[in-house]
Amino acid sequence: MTREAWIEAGIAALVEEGIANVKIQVMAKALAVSRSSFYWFFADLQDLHRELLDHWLCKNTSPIIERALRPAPTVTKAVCHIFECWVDPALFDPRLDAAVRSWGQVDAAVRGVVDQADDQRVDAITRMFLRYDYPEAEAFIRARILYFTQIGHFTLGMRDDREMRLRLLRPYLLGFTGRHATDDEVEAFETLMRRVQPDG
Amino acid sequence: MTREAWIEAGIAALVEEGIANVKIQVMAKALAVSRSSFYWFFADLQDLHRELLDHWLCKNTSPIIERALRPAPTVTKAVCHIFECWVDPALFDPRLDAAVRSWGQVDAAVRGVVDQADDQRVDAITRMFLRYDYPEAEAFIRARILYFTQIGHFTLGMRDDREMRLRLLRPYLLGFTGRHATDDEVEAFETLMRRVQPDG
DNA sequence: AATTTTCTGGACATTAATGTCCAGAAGGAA
DNA sequence: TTCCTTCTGGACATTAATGTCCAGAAAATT
Repeated sequence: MTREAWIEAGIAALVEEGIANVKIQVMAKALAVSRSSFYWFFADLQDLHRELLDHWLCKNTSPIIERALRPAPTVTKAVCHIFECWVDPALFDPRLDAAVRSWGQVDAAVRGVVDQADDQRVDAITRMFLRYDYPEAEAFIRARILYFTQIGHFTLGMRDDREMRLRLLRPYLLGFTGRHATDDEVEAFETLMRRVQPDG
Repeated sequence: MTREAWIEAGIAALVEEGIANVKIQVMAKALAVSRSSFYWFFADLQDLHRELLDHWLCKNTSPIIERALRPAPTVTKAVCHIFECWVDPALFDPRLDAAVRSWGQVDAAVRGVVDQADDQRVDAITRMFLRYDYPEAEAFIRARILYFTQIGHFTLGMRDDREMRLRLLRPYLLGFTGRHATDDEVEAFETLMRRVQPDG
């Protein structure tokens, strides 16, 4: 047993059962180990909770911000860069995001951390739109629409298949930016999707 | 004590603490009554859970669909009709919606009900766009963007004040429909907001 | 090989919750 | 008034969870 193994079990429980069901006794049974082991690595449940929130913060926010800052010749291409996060499980875990958000509804401290992360994400996307000369108010609202739509997408647990997503790519890009994407932008994204989601 | 009083207490607990913390013992203490009373009105916790889900279904989905169907001279005006739900607490309770969604992440049966309600809502909004001659694919994507943005908004717990919301109205309408709203549409909505949110 | 560190299991105490049973209060109907 | 229906409180049994303590196994270090 390691601290990391317990954290992993905690994340799995958080995603599948919600924070209220992240229970030492249950995880111990699943890991086929006694509860005492837990108390060797952690002071108490709260200690694990801190670790879970930390894991989420590291894993889920930085990739979005990094991709929002990435230079691109057109705004549609720049949005495609952000879209990478939504299709590549290595960059962003939607179920974890949703689970942490649910947790935030119940725990004020968690809520604070989530809010801060959201602000950072929207801010990075706003700056992305600003680079393509949208007026400030419009850039902000478009950033919100783009980000909120995506959060809504995950909150609603949408699980469109790859074909569906590819069909929706152009209209989404048009809706978000107000401009038409070029064929090679769409094709490049298609290629990327086939690479990160081999099974569709 | 009445069945209704217990249901109300259950809704309050659901919204504030999440489904896992809707506990008979806790509600009984809050209501200053013994647990036995609960078991007179309900068979068990599950019985109350059914009632909570039912309450949500009745209260939160019909107003959206009704307003999506309402005739309007322009698409921007039609979207304003839907917006009424997001600003009038009598029509839609965002925190309840979020709480039920969180519940759905943990309980497959609830998840099924929520998914069905979401489908109905998006479908009604799609038909709204179709009435203003958007091509089918575009109508569908615009419905999604509009609805998902709103769900994202609530999921993120955004609490913009009235001034902020009024400032964002025009750009949101433009982003969602691709068309400019008229002054009197915006003014009409402003009037409505002042009526339903007297305190800002 | 001896010793120290690291970790595990089992026993214990405690708390919070569920659900059942029943005596009986309180109020309306006969 | 008496009786019946509706509801409440208290006692009980049970379960699931937390956290503490400690003996000792197992592995690493000396």
